[in-house]
Amino acid sequence: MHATIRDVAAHSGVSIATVSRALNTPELLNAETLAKVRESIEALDFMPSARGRQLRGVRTRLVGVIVPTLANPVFAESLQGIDEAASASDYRLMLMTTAYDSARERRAIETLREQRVDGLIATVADAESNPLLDELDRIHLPYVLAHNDTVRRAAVSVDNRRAARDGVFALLQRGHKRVLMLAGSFAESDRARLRYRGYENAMLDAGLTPYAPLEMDFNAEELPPSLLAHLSDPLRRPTALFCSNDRLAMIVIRGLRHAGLSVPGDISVLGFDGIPLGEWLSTALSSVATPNREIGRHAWLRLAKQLGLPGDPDDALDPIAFKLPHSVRIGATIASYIEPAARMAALEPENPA
Amino acid sequence: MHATIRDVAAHSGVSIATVSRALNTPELLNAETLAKVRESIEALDFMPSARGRQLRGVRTRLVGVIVPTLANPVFAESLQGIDEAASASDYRLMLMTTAYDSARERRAIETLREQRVDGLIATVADAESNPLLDELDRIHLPYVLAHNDTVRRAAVSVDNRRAARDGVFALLQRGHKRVLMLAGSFAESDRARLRYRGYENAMLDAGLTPYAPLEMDFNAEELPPSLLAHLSDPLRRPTALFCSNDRLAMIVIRGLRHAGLSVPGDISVLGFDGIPLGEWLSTALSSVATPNREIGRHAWLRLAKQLGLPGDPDDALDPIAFKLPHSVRIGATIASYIEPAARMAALEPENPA
DNA sequence: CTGAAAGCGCTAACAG
DNA sequence: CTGTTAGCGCTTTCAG
Repeated sequence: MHATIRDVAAHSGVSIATVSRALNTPELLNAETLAKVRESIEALDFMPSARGRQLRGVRTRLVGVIVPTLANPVFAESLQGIDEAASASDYRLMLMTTAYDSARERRAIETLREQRVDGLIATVADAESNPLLDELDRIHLPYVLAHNDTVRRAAVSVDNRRAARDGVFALLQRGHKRVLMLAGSFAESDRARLRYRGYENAMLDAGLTPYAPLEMDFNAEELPPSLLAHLSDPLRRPTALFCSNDRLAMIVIRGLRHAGLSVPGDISVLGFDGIPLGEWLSTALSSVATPNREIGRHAWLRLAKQLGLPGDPDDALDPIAFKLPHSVRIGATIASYIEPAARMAALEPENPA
Repeated sequence: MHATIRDVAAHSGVSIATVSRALNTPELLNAETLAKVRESIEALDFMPSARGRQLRGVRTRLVGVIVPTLANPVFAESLQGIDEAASASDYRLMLMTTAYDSARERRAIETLREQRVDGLIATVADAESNPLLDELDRIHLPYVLAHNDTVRRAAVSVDNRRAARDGVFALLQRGHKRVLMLAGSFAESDRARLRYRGYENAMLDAGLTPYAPLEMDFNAEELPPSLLAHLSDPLRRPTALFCSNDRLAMIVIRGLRHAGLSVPGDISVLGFDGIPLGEWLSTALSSVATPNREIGRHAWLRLAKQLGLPGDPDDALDPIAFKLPHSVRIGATIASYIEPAARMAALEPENPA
């Protein structure tokens, strides 16, 4: 099948050691010998096998990457960040997806261990009490979690609670008082739970009573009755909705408009994730933006440090968990709240400046 | 570092051959021996090394995947499709991105060859005359192109020309005659060129004169002057725009609205790619949808066939290039063209039913 | 049913 | 400067 180092040696009439040196330390070779060997390499289409090589050394220069899905742009971006950073250190990625399924997480880790990856970057369903991760600790396989928001393990994420709190605060600052939080499924992600806590914090800090979170189906065409019920009374309905992610926010905006409500005229909407497409909507989506690519990049940097790679000297401090800054992106889906009375007045024909 | 088969053998007092059998052909072992060995495996956290194993056999059960970027949802979806299908056959993915750069393409292929991947799935900048691919042919490394639309090599894609033609035809069917095509950059992709040819075909078939394509910057905040010039005269401007991809379409819609034009009231817009988010816009994006996940899946299936894997018996035929069906998704960004006269009439106060 | 031993492709002493 | 040789972790005859 493939030419081996032995074939090249035979072809050029030298020993395999010389061929190996031609590959790894060409400066140690006689120019003529080197040329001769290189010719044979060309002629035979020889390409040294990383397998054979890695069998000796400890390092494989392979990183395992485990993400739930690539359908979510958040993870695609993050993977992009990992890829860019790891490539720069001449590391290769081995990708596995899990669909948030713990059986698949287990298989992914097994596979990656068999492949002798030097380390792992993973986004898991449950970061806190996770036997799989405990096992990684036990066998000393370096890993870094990405997006998982925990202090118990090496992780890179935003501070989801604070990010959500800041986002909701931006709504409250604009005069909103009745802010409702919508979430996909809390079961799926610890992150959604942390975001709800952030929402609670912001409401309580402002002396307001948080609503219970409203879980809704991600793929529904229509807004769920539970939400519609909330919206029926124009004078008491929420004036702003905080959605636990951008996809949900887009679905909700569409549903609200179908229901005859204007965004942000009648109701403001804030998402979470800051997916790039959101900015390109005709009504730019307001969102708590997370630096996904940076999360990926930093996950790699932390792993690289665990692996003892050179690395930038400027990332000195090394807390176990690593929080990257989020930002609240105010687009066009948020308006300041106007008291109904003032709103009426504004509609009067002659309104004094 | 890691426990090896020898450690396990020593720990359980058997030979390494027996441990190997415990792993691969447990049915050949005495139950007690097997149990003993398994205990040792547990105790030592032993995980067989794919490297050692693959050194002997020919197959690595590794596929290399080369895509330009994951920032484009088209490729993220396609990768998802490859991943799902390859995982099902117990193959692992090794991912490399190239940013459409041919030097990176070269390095990616080298790396993957060194890793002894059994085959390659790639999306390249230039599929027709590509020395890298010629070399793959020469060394008999099985590969399948994904998204590249060529008949010269094994490829899975939609028929970009026909897909574009069908999309434009849908516009013409709705009465549009002045249809302009917008593209990101033709240099970047052979696909964009094929789409323009499809646009030309549709126009010529309808007895209309195609406009020259208008290339525009992808990241601009504002519409380019060249486009604005086209839009200045309400009576002669294009009534529909065909954008070579969805991202462009979203940017354009936003720009049009900023410029005071209504979509689809004043002007219709059609995109290409059918990214899922497009359907969730408040004005659902019309688009020529390509089955990206399926493209990934079929790319794997074709590769699997080249690799001699069992595979579904129902994909009998085997043309080199493989075209998957596209579909024209009519959203809310397309309206039927109304003659200016009729339009005036419709605005009259008393309009007979 | 189990063990001994050869060998997969390569690197790294160690000699020469 | 170059060749010889001993493994790296595993599978696979071939004997027993």
